[in-house]
Amino acid sequence: MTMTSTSIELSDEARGFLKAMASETRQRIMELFAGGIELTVNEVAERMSLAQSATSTHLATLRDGGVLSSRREWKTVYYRADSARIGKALSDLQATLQACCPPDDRATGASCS
Amino acid sequence: MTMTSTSIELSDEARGFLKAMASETRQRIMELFAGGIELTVNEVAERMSLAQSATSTHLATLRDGGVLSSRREWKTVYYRADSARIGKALSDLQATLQACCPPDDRATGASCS
DNA sequence: TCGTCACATCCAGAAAACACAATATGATGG
DNA sequence: CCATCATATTGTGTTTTCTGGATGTGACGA
Repeated sequence: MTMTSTSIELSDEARGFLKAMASETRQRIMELFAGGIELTVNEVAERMSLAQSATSTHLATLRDGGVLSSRREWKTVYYRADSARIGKALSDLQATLQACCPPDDRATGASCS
Repeated sequence: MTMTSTSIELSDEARGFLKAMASETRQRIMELFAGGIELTVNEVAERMSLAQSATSTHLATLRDGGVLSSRREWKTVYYRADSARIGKALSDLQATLQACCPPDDRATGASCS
């Protein structure tokens, strides 16, 4: 079995995810995508009371961070949650932090650095 | 069974965690705490080549975000990873995102909003 | 070809985060 | 009481992020 050697350092996926989800505005944007629905830029802009340009930027940030994926259909672009990449980022985060910090407690001596 | 009604909104724990871990500097600080070790403010400042004041602020942010806990022993304050709260934040994140975005795929119709 | 639609990008200005030096706090030792 | 140690807080300048208006792009419809 290839160990993948769970590193102390966060994976790029995890870093991108954290950066994308750190903004409260983007967290609320993500709530709009509940249920796996697809939304266009203008729909998000309207529901968030945000300018179209700001919305486009936020959605791009979320896509770059692996939280959303986009699909273009003629004129309009549909965004939706990218559950596969979200899951990957979360499990990376979990694995790294658990490797880093004792899964159980009281200094088991299992240093990993 | 009490459903705890996994909400679409992120819990405060999850929000705090995201905010605290969004900074690349703080991500690298966390690597220093690998293995559950305890570190003082000055130790972190030295290893990170950061000013004492900046370090103190970062550690406070991490503590407020539930990522670190602190213990005062006379003059010095020892910080270390708070694995319990980290685990809580991560499982909250996971639960919310999975409730939000289909764990499997293709619009199961299981809307949750 | 011209106008429009949906989105992306560019360009300010406003707001927030970051870093350092300096100062404050709070407890200990002489 | 004074000096010191470890940390917290304040003040200031710098860099980054956020936002809206304006403009650019590509594809359609008349």
